[in-house]
Amino acid sequence: MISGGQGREVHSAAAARLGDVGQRYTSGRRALVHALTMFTGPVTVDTIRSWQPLALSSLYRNLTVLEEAGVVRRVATHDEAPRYELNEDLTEHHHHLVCTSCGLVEDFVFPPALERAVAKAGAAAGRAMDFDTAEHHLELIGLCRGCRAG
Amino acid sequence: MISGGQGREVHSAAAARLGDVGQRYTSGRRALVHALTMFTGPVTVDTIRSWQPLALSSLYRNLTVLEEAGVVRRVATHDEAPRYELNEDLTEHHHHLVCTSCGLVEDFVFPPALERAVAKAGAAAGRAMDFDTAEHHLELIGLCRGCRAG
DNA sequence: ATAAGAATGAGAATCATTCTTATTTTGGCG
DNA sequence: CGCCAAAATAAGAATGATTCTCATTCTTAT
Repeated sequence: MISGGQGREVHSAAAARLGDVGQRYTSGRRALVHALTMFTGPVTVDTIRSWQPLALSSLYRNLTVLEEAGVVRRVATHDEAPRYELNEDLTEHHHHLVCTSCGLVEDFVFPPALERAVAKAGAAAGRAMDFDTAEHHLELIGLCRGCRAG
Repeated sequence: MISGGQGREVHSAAAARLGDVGQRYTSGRRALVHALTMFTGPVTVDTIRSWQPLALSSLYRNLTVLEEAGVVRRVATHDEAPRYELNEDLTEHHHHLVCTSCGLVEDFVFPPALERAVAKAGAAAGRAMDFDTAEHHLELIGLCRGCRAG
């Protein structure tokens, strides 16, 4: 993981990874990556667009390019539209809260001890199923504060 | 959870739940539910259709109806097409393995002690985020046996 | 049996995503 | 500098999965 996660390192890492796959880190792509650092959870194409008014075709193309370069990750949460976030190794390993009422998707991190336990259990479960576990993602489904109150 | 999960109980529960929302348990819907009991993981519309050649419009409509009745659950795994499975309380609480190479999605269950630990951790993490956690789902990403060998 | 209300299926409509193509930008080089 | 070649952009067309429409068929209750 890139230290800090919010600063210049993200951009230089993005530039390097794009370079590795023969792509340029243009101002449009930089703006897109910057937009992704602004959110506390994975966001939809529409949300990105409301922040960075790019042409739709460019947005989709660049999300694909950045995904192939390992800069962003596409997340299929809940049953909504696909969402995008910066790759975990540019930010931090985390999981997602999903509010069933308003559709909010928010990042959270487990305490390290717990995280280790989950990773270990996942590896063990994988072994039992003859599956080679590389990573894991947890989703907590429930009600966010606002929806509980309302 | 309905005991056993594979037998007649699933159908009577499905009928009851449809009844609760003013829907009938027709032969087509029964066939659809039956098809879903045949698989060991959530399946795509295409897979279902290869087993039960229904009209596309009926298939989509019935999946929606069954989802609203709480009989099936729509699962957004990976970044592929949406998949459908029987609701956990008709079968068993489980998680998913996702093969990054062939796209296979397979159910697995944690040993009870581990499952309790994850549930507890999830509730605690939710509390810390001011979130009311109702359920959780874990996804293990990696390589299935066949893809590791090939 | 029969009528009223639902469910079905074929095909049309919709809409997010992807593709095409002309234009603009980028970066290297004389 | 100022051009060239390669790559990125953006507008709109094409695609394709999902949803909608509506005429027909099936259910259920009387």
